Amino acid sequence: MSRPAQLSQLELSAYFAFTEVSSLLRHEVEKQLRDVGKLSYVQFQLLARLGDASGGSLRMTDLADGVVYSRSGLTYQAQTLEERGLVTRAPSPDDERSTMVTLTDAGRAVLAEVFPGHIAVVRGLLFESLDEGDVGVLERVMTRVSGHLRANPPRSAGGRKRKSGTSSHDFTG
Amino acid sequence: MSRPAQLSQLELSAYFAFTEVSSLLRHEVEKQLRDVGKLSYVQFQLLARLGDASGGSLRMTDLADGVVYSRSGLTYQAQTLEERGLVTRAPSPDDERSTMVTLTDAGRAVLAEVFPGHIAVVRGLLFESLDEGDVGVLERVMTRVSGHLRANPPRSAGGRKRKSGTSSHDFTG
DNA sequence: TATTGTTATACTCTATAACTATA
DNA sequence: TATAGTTATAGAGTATAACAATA
Repeated sequence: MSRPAQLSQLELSAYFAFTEVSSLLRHEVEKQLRDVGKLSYVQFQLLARLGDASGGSLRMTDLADGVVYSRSGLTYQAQTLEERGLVTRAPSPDDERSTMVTLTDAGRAVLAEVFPGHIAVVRGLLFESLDEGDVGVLERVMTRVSGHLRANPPRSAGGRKRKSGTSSHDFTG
Repeated sequence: MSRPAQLSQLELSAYFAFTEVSSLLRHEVEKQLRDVGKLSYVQFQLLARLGDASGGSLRMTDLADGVVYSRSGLTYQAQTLEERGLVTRAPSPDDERSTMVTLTDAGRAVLAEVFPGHIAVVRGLLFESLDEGDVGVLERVMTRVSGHLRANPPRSAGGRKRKSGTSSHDFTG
């Protein structure tokens, strides 16, 4: 009850500019991914995550992370990517319940095709108008916010329905 | 050809943090809008835009702006909102081709219901971890970027298919 | 001819619930 | 019983192209 219910002029202005930039950036990134690699943004994130993983493999649940918010949604995307030959799926040797998703060479190739244009979009839209000081400031502020978000997982603006578990991911629940 | 093809470590870090924050913020905002007002994010933006317009009215094309990227998409949303009684549609007296979309009292009521929680989400996720200096810096940087985006309308990372017209909006074209 | 908007249609994506199988 | 994942299904949203009407 300590904080004002309204946002200050400065906060409002920051929020509007932030959403405008993020919407436009997202839209242009999606277009580039679709045009160059026939990938949706979610698919790109999944492939990129696999690309960063050791051996290009992850369990379904670990692959989901912040990218997808329902189990079935991930299954759908994994199927799509598998049909295109960009990933394979196989039961995990460790835990027969788990499915390991693995990036194929074709998957890596698509990632490689898509990266340069992706970076070009980000540079042209986000960084082109900023000097190095601005970038540093932006990095510091965004990193602080994201750290705060990780530390305080959103209670969905309400504050119920929390499990006590520690497991890596319960998707949405 | 003057700029490097890669992003610096600092830029990468800023970009990752930025997308993480914007994705999470977007997701939580969408959830709040859905739970409280049964609105999608796009619908909320359309209503909010009408709320800011004089008389609560806008032509379809002017309503679209950065919110929707295809004519048919806007028609679909306007229909949905009209069926729920949140807006009305009527031919413009000035130009018989145009449709004026007008916010109803019910539409304003839904906006009023949704605003406080919306602000609470934005505060809790975006501003809670920032001091006033951070907010000022964020505002300055985001405003600069958005100004740059407005001045240099994205060529969709390619550079073709541009009309010469000045008209307010050709949607995507 | 250009502009404004709608319609028809197809497709992508997401979420919920019921289900199977393993731990 | 809890966890991992799939399937069935339904619904929301988007885009393209063809269309009608007005400027």
